[in-house]
Amino acid sequence: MITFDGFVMQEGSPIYLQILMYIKRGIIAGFIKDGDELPSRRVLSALLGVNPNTVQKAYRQLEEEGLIQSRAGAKSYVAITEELLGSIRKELLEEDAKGVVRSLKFMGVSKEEAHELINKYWEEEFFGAEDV
Amino acid sequence: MITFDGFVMQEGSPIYLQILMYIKRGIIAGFIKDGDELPSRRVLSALLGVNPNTVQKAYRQLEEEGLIQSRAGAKSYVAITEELLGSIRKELLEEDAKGVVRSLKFMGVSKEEAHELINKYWEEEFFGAEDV
DNA sequence: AGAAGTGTATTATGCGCATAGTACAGTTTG
DNA sequence: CAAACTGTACTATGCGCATAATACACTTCT
Repeated sequence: MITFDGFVMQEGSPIYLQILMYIKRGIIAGFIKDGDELPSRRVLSALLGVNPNTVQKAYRQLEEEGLIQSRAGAKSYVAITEELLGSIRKELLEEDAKGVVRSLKFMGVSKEEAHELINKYWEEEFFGAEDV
Repeated sequence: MITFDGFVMQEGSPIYLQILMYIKRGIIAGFIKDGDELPSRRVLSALLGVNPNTVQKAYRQLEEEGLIQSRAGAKSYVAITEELLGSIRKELLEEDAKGVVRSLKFMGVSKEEAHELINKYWEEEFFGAEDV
């Protein structure tokens, strides 16, 4: 059963996308593995304090992307191949890196200062073991 | 008169925020300066192909943050102090850097690989001199 | 003064996101 | 079998974003 210990609710981004990305990144990080059992729509919605339909929307899209598997009446499971994992990892890392590079270059930041910024925040930045 | 040559429309983010951030980052980059004349709501909305109310929403928030100045009937101008510019620059760089660090660390990427990613995309990434 | 442009405000419509509530069929388990 | 849980589907409401269409008062310029 995969957990949502490190999940922190952001504002400004759709909740169903946050849930989707949490699972995607969890798979990439390795703490969510192929075959792992997912919490049911009702359980997870209660855990996160959101509507079951919102969780369903995230799960549905994950299934459309081939990352999880659902059968009517039974529990849902992570179902992902090594090949798909690799392509998704590459896609997400590229998306993040390109985004910050685009933004920093646009603001006239040098490559050297960009590296300094990464170093500066690498140590002091946590990723939310707050609640839930 | 400030231009919108490098403006590229993203999907998934509110348009009024994209306009707001373009101007903010332009001020930080230095190609938008204190005293510069802003295009009118009607002109810019026609230029970007969006609704005048959407531009107004961006301009209104910029004024609330103390970056531009508007008088009913007259044109709007950039109005920003060196002090405010510095704090905004720091704020935006921190936001971008923290965001990518948080994301990469969560996915189990090492600091070394993070720097490699920055280097990889620093050269090949442009920031949209497409249209408009 | 008069025309043109500008900032500002209002009402109405449509769409996506999120909510609440309900319902039904399939599975798992005791 | 029967209860409990699960996935799935549907209707309805509210909010934010974006749109269209006006309207009015103020300024700038000829």
